[in-house]
Amino acid sequence: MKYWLMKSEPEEFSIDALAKVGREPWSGVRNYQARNYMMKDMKVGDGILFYHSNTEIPGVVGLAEVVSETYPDPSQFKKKSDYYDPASKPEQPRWWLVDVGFKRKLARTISLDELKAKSEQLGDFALTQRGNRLSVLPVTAAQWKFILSLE
DNA sequence: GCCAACGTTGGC
DNA sequence: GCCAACGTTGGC
Repeated sequence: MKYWLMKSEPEEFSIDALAKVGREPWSGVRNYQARNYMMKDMKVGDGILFYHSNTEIPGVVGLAEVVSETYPDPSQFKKKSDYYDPASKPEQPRWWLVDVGFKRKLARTISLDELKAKSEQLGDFALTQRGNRLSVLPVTAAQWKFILSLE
């Protein structure tokens, strides 16, 4: 079992929105590295730290899990979609995703500031590395455990 | 295959 | 809303 951190702008799709719908196809990722994690490395049952970005207090706000195998992101073929990719062909889709299922909200937000302050305990962590913009990134079992111990 | 221009992400 | 970081695109 692996662990991940997935970012979402709460104005677009918040942890509360996920709680309401239960599960959600993680569509719209248009970055190859993030896609590769979803396409190649994620397995049903993997743990997800749900992270709010582009908001007053960016940070980890909840837990989710991978609830589907990888499959082509339907939005890439929809002309009206913001995520439409004219270069992607149905017989060879470019963008893949998984469905994300709600587990629970954290008792409090574990902020980016706080995670930065604990960088010594966290070790190598893509989230807090300079200039990082990846929206899907791996978390080690030790990091997962440590972050949840802060709750 | 280099690299300038451009677009996007996301913290602040 | 600004802007640094950085991925992508396209001309050459």
